[in-house]
Amino acid sequence: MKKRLTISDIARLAGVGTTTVSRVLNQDPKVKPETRHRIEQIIAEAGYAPSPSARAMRTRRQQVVGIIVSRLDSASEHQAVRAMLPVLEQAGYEVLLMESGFSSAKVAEHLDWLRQRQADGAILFAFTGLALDGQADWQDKLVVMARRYPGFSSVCYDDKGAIGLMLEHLWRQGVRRPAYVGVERQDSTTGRQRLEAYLDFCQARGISPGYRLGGLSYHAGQEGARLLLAERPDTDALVCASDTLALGAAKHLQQSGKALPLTGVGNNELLRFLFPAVASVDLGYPQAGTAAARQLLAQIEQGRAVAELALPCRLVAAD
Amino acid sequence: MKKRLTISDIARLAGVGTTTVSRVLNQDPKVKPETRHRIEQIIAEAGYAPSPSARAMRTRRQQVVGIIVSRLDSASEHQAVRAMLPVLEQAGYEVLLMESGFSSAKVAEHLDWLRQRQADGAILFAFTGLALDGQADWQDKLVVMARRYPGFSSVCYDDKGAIGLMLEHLWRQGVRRPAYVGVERQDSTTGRQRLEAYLDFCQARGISPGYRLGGLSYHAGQEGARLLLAERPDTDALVCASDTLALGAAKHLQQSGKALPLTGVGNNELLRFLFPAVASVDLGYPQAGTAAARQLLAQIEQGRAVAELALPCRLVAAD
DNA sequence: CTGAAAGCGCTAACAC
DNA sequence: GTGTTAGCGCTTTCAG
Repeated sequence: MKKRLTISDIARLAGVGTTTVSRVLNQDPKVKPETRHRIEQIIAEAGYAPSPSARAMRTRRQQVVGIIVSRLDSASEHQAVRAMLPVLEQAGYEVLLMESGFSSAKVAEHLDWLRQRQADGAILFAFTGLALDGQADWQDKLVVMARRYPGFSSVCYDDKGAIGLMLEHLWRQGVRRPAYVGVERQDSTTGRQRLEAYLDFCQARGISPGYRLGGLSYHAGQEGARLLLAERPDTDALVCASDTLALGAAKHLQQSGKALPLTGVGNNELLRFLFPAVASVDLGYPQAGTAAARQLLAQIEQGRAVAELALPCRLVAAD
Repeated sequence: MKKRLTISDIARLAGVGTTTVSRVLNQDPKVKPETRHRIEQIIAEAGYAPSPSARAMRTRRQQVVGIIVSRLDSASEHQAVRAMLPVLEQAGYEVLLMESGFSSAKVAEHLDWLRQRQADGAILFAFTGLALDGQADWQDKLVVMARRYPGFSSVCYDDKGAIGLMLEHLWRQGVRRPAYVGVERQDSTTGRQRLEAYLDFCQARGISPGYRLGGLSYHAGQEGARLLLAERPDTDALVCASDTLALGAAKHLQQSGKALPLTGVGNNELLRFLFPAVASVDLGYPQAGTAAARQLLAQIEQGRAVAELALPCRLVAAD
């Protein structure tokens, strides 16, 4: 168990001062290429790596960012996170993943913690009821996903567009009485916006709307589908606000032996396997992740201004 | 934006030396209770928090542990991780979550990275083909999940017991010709061990076995069920090595209109919703997570010896 | 019980 | 271009 090498060990080995080694480490151009090369060689051979703590202590930049997801096992957020990781790590950041469990308090707790650790920035997946009061000091170093918060950067999905896309798709297939299984309006994106898109479409086409709002669970989807079909028997397609709901609705259709076109949003893998006939919309999670990570880096490294980004969605037709 | 407080600010505020404040911070008993109380008061009021980097630099203990999961969105691993987090954080550790994607190379990369950051320990979710060569220096500070590795601590599930439990359960219900949908033998746990449990049971009861091995996917489950029922028509129950396979098998049964008792392993939420008739086994993921986290802490803080833990499983009967 | 002082490994002025 | 030096905020001997 040999002790860890330090910058002065390298300096001694290379016959230079520690400053020069430090300059090489930090890509400072003020080093003769020849010297630099030799030092890099020695660093590699010795397997030396600078101590992050010492560096952080000196520079007051921790090279740490947090990512606060609602749930670690959320398929959609996971897709976005997977896209964020490489760009953040590439830039030399350590990333701390944390889970909010849809709790504003937990978010505040995590944010406080990150502040204490002097983290350089964070990406936060928003959810219904998330409040960002008293977090004004995060304005320059936080990117919020899925919802807009005035003063903060955000990356949003095209909620209205997604439902519009589905409805157009069904319309082209001859559907004239689509019903909608959605989420309560308190939820501004999956809830209100997607519902509005449905209502707008009905209005534009002169259709009388029929919908049910509930939670965001398999059960809610099943129940919504059941009620809707009972009270509106001439419904000729079921549009769901999300793939989770669609999974529940699919179960109801199957159980009751009805065969209607069914659609979701989210491009969920399991839904595609179990019910390949269900069409879905890809909201572009990986792209959103990349965009968010880049935006965060630009803000904390180059002081770029807060920005609200929006991403396009894409239809994933049924088999 | 006032500058961060340091230990000497607190010392000055309290009219003591920095040493005393440090002692309070570190729960050193050599402080008069009265003084300690006053200092704690001041720390709380000032909202002071010691700098982790400075502390780490001085003590060479980073208070950081890594958790390497195979996939962040794996439902089972997620359950274990959720149980680990609180115990690790309680103990003052920062936890870094990373994803291996079932790649040994990626694991080595993460482990190297953690070593460089001088992380205090790690928990690693094992998978088929995982090699831990050249990681001998991790022996005292690594806990491996789901598989045993000589020289390392591990926490394992009761793979054989789980299948045994299911088979006994079915037997009691009159099943006499259960077939088995499993995973290839290269996979030592979900693959070989669970298969062995099936074969042992058949031998003990004098049943002629019938099984199919494949990958660990919905499709594999579906295909396995199809082939098995085709070649062994008198099969009166389908035992699957995992809930993922069971999901696929359930789909096949449904499509082909057959109704057989079906069982999985993993207590998967979606499976329970979509196919409530399917019985499953709870392997005790949260308990495993807690046990692993505790074992790791004991090893790195008290130098406790490497240990191989095993967890009991529990039947989750069908509705 | 408490404090003064010496660093931990690194970077950033400032000299050369 | 390169070296010297002074700390960053904390813990830890070693003296009181």
